Amino acid sequence: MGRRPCCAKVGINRGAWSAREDKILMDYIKVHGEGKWRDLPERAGLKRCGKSCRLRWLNYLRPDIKRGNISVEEEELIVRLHKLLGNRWSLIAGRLPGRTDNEIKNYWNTNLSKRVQGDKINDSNEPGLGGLENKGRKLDCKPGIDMGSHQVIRTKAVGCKKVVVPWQQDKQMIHKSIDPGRDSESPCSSAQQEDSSFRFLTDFDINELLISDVICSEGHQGKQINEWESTVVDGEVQTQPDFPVSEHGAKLDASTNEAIRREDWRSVEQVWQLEFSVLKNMVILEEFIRRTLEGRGLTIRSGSRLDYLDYYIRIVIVK
DNA sequence: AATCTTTGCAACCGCAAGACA
DNA sequence: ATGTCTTGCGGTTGCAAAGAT
Repeated sequence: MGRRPCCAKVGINRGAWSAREDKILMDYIKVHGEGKWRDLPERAGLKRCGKSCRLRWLNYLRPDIKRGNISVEEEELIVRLHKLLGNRWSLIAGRLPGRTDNEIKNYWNTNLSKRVQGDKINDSNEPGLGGLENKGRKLDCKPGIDMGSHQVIRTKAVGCKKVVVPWQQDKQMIHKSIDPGRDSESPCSSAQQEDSSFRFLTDFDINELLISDVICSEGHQGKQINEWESTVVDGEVQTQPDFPVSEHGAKLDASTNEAIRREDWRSVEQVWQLEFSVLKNMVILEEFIRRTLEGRGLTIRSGSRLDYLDYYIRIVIVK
């Protein structure tokens, strides 16, 4: 049995939406809510494909859509996120409230891709200048960064199998198994596995972050590393004022420390959550981890999580 | 002013993943 | 285990507006 087509194809309006169609769609969704796109056109009295209705709503009619030009700040964010994620427009859009993936994709294709490409050429010709100015705007990156040939993070979220430990880069890459089904110490219990919020990435290589963004984050390293020197004391994790942690996971109260002592990983699952915005400091983090663990008999378990609006590296120090 | 070319953006299409029966 | 449905994603297309000749 074949698959039912998404719409009848005959007698269906195509092309630009009229104001009347927009109103019908908005009124219908206002009353009935989003979803059931296939049946929506018939119920709403629209001669449109359900897919078309969905697209029109998501990209144009939604009340939280932000209108107007992309700001310089948004543009810089798009460039940075594209550098890390590639053409993952929905992920990028998730970091720009009110902007749609389609809008960002179009903006990239019509404005930024050419500019970034131009920058790349200029960089190779005039490495000292950077050549990042075009159309009167300057992108926020340091000269000499190859914005076109970097690796991007493939962000497919799957089960928790292994992680790449970053500080072993110069020796031999170690893939530590933290398979929740076999490793009782794992911070990913089987119960957590059932919760989609505990999906980890297997193909997420932290080393991929140690590229241009890190180079952009100058002026941090020496100072902050010293400030983190005593972050682990007697096997207990202490927070430091300037440690770049999420507000959700920074505070470690007595019960959390006790849970770490008991190796009760379900209770300490949020020891550190380093949000994506601070991952540019991964070089610092790498150094921090290395110093922290050296000579203390500690191991580290880490994973990274991806949601559309919530990226972070999760790290649990294990005594 | 007329015609051609380029640009920008909305919309479309095919595919894939996850949910569900 | 399998097939279908729903939803979402990313690449591509079509067209109107703007610019160039």
